[in-house]
Amino acid sequence: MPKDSDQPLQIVLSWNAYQAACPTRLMLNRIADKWTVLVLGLLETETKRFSTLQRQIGGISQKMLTQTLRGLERDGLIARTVYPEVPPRVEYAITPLGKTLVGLLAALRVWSETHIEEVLEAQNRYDKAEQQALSEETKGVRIIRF
Amino acid sequence: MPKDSDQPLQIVLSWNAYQAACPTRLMLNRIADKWTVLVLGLLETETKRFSTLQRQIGGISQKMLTQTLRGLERDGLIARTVYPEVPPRVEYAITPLGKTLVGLLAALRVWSETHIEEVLEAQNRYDKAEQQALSEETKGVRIIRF
DNA sequence: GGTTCCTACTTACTAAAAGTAACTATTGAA
DNA sequence: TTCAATAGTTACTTTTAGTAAGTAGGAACC
Repeated sequence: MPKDSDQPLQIVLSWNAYQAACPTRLMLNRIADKWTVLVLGLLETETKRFSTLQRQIGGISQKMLTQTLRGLERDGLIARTVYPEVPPRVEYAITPLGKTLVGLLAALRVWSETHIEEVLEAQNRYDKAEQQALSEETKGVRIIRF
Repeated sequence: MPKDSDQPLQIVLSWNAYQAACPTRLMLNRIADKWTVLVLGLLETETKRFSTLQRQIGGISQKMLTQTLRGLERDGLIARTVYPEVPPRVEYAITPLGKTLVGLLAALRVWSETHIEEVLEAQNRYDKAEQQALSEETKGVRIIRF
């Protein structure tokens, strides 16, 4: 049963992401994140350097990679090791906690890759219908959505 | 094998979220979203009205709920049905495509709820270490991260 | 017959986050 | 002396999220 260390006596029966103040809400925000999914996916099997990660994740900027890695480190999902060499070498490794999550995130990636065509078709249908509704409207027909 | 309907001849061997231009990247952004996780979780078993969803998701604004629902409808993950009554009634139902995703998202929610304490402890450790590093710095000790 | 209530939204505005591009530090090698 | 390499920062712009108030069409109340 979770406890709360803040001042006012507050008994938390269980964590629930549907509660606005619940810290799991913030957590969802962090783990359900595009860059997190991609970074953790790469660290699943082996430790990697900053530059390697950046090369393997198409289109991530240094700033966003740094930010994502810092967040994951803070949450205890990855570990950062600095080798004081020149040029510098920094290695990122997944932690045991991170390993409990990486499978779920990989499943999301796979879902995206396997269902993307269905989704794109749905988007086309939706956009076409919306377009038609708009052109009807310009012809003087008033469309009410509810 | 996926095909691309855009003008320049382009052969896509397979979708890959690590490619910057891949549409699965956008998809990850959509499904890996706090509100999406919570909304789809509620629609898993039964259709719900707008106001019911808003009541059950603590802290979501009308604007964000509308936005999330529109996105999910466009992607073909939920279906919107309007009953032209007064006061208006609009029902949201999960689609077969949505059902293939909802389990994965529920797993994320459960992960957050079961591992949140471990994460909070890791954050405390990280923040304490950072605080110490900062106070050392003000004492005149230069800290170099790499 | 004016006011209030109901639902499911919009719209205008502000704050926060994401993205872009250029800059930094260190030092070994050309 | 300038360049290259790594792993970042920093300043700035754009996009997105969040807040709060307004809208529409009646139905019921006073």
